[in-house]
Amino acid sequence: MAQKIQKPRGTMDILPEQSPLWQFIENKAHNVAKRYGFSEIRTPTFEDISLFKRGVGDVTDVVQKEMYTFTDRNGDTFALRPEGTASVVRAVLENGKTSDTMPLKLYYLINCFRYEKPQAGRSREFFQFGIEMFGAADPSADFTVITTANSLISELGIKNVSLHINSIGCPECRPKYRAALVDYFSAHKEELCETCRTRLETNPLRVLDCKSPICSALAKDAPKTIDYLCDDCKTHMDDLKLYLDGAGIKYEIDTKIVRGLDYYTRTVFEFIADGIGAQSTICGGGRYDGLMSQLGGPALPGIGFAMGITRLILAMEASGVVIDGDEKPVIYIAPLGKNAVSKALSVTESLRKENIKAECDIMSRSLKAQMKYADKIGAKYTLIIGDSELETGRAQLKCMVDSTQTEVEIDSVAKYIVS
RNA sequence: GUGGAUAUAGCUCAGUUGGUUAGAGCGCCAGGUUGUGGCCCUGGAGGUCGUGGGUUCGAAUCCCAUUAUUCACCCCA
Repeated sequence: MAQKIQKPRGTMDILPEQSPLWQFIENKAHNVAKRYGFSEIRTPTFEDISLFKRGVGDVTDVVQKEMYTFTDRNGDTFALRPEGTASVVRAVLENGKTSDTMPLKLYYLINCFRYEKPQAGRSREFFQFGIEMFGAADPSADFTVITTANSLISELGIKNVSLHINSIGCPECRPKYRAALVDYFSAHKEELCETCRTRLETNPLRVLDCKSPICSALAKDAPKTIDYLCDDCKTHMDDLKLYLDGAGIKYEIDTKIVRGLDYYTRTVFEFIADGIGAQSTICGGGRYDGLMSQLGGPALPGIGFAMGITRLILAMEASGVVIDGDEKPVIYIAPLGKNAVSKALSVTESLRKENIKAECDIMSRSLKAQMKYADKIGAKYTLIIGDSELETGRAQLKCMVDSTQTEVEIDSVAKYIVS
């Protein structure tokens, strides 16, 4: 026997049993996004590698050690997309969408790739639903994006989630905050864990959400971003809170929310779910007012979020959400003998053309085996066609639910079945 | 990249202190008389016990390595 080939590590097969759940989520995502005024955009699975270096951030882990990169036959270097935002910004610029009526509201449902060690809620190929909004700098835009996420999450039946929001400031005020943070932690440098001592140099904001007991204790009394915001950033944050309060949306200010990607400014937020393991952020997003110009476009503000579909599934399972499987066949047609097969096939075909889910034997099974099969696939009716039925054109239609049989005209069987 | 746990049939798992041709349940296929499902009964297919070494007269079982799965760190959706 030939050797079996396994799927690549960190990828998954979505089997027929799981597929209805995925379709349910995807349908909801399309539905909610459109209702909130977003239109779908589809971009390539791979992009020029420099798009992510410039867009996501040259020094982020995502770009430095997690991208799937390759060089094609022409010698050009590409990367499988590790996230969605950079591609959308690129596509908006490249297609002149910056001249469209503002705001520009887009959404996407894509697969992404990161070379990571798999665990609960994290894989190498993963699936994201995300939205991006351009041109709206006002906090009411932040409100709109957050409520879009909030609606989808609740319409999926996910409970035990909480919304965490924070502001990480803008290029005006962030350096001041960063300096204050470095000052604070440097005073306690000896107590910090090893990785945090490095982070103090590279990305001090990250120390805030370190999980080691000592670091997180220190982080508690660390300077908070919201205390260092410039007037504009502070007003922005206050207005967003006002809007959320006004709509009765519950949230908590979480100064530890930092976001890992370089492009975020001002508002950042996460929806965090309980009981789904260590990777508990089911939705993460924020404002990125500098990204568009950083990628060579006009200085259009932007804001968006992304949700991990597999994490949504974990959260739905934790909330006890159950999705119906595929629809059962309405009728199974059982032919007996070669002549009957031809008739059964043509009847099945015409039923299907009438939009009725019909099945027919294609395994040359005995009648008994066919009945067992019809039962197993959950057919509501069976129609048995043998030689005598071919002659008279009439056959027994059996209801599998109550075992009743009625004689019907074969060619007009559609009239008798009630689905 | 670091650490822990796991690896026997399609699935869930047994497999005694190492001892003949490795088992069960479920699932799958076929039968239980002539044209009728669910329950029941019978039979069948399906495993080089993750892979490669080693110890031993003998390894699913003990040792080493390796790969995969999984959970956590890291990072992030």
